[in-house]
Amino acid sequence: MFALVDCNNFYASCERVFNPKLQGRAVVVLSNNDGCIVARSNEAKQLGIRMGEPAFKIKDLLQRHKVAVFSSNYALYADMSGRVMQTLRQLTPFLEVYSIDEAFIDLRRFAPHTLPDFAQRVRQTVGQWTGIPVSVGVAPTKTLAKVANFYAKKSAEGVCLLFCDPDIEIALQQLPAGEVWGIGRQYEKLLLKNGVETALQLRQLSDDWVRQHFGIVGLRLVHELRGISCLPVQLFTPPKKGICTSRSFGRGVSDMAPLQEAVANFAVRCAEKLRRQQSCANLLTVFIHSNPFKPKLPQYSNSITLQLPVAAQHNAALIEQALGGLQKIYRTGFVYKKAGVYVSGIVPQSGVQGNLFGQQNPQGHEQLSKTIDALNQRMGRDTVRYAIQGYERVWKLRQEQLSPRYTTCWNELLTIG
DNA sequence: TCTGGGGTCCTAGGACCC
DNA sequence: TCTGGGGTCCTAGGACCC
Repeated sequence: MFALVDCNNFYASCERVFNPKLQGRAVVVLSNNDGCIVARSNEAKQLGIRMGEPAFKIKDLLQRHKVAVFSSNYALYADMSGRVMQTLRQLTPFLEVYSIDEAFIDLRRFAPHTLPDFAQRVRQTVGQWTGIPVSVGVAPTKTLAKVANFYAKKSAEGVCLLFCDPDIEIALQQLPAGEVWGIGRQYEKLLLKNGVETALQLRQLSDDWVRQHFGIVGLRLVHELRGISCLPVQLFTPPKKGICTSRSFGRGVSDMAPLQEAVANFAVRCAEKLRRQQSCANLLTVFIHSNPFKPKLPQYSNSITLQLPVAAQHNAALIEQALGGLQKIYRTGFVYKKAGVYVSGIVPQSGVQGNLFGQQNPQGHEQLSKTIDALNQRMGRDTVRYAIQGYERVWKLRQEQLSPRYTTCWNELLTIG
């Protein structure tokens, strides 16, 4: 058996923990740049606010219903996620942190009759220790645990257990096929075209048909719906194979200087992420593009991928490549809206190959990066930075409704008085 | 005025090997 | 007249997830 623990309306719930007046009110959280709706409290969902809706299109609705609107506060959400996962880890070591707000638990070592109590205990403990409401779904496969969670969210207890077939069959019969984990828009369309509307009908399709249209991934999914477990819980997170840092800018940027500043900062973020997972990258891609939502302006979009002389993880090497790439793709006469840096060809830092001519990463860079990381960890991000990272930040995000970083910043602690 | 960011896996096709 | 069989690696594109 598997459990899926899923935080309810996670970002909106994080905002509520430190602002109890928001209980019972409609709350939404916006994407970067205050662009789209990315989280909604139940009250907001009832107002018909859709996921991914651009905020400016529903400005009137938000005002009319006095919806509490927040810019996304990832410092807060990441920390709260960590607290939820820590809490779960104290209840069981068999945990897979699947996303910022979800975790699977491998329940094989649990006696079946203890599972209802355990599921309730998970929910109550996380709620009490972190203030975040969670739903728990329990079933014989990960995919079915997702289904159980779907029903847990709708139930008063916040828990749903699907042990065996009469129950599972009823659950699948009432579930639209498009709600199944792994069925996205395209697959849903294809299913509907073939008269498959419910998860139960999906489960009854022949292996051959599924294999032909949805590939091996789809076949696994259908087997999982039948109760045959194909997806194990991953207790260890493997290192990432590609790492990207990109942002839309708060306003359009035409000049080279602010673009260089932005790209240098993105390169440093990528380097930090590489070091955190003890990896080095062989390839670096830089991309820039103008604003496709303004078709009347001249459009330009380009990217370039460069091979590093030696796989690296230190700031200087990545900045150098990123700026070199930017130099090659930059054109004057366009208003840029977004840029990013992507590193790939990732290898463990312990296994970096020198090149044939003995050129290695210069000694000292490794120590320098460690020292910079340690200082910035203590003193705050970018306290020590390369000059090119700058202080102007004309490209910075728009975040007009940002809540305090209650849990990660001394100056922003919650005060009561 | 105003439209996010970061990932995974699979597949098909081409270039190449013996 | 006649032109095999069995592989690997890489890449781009497309699906999916949160």
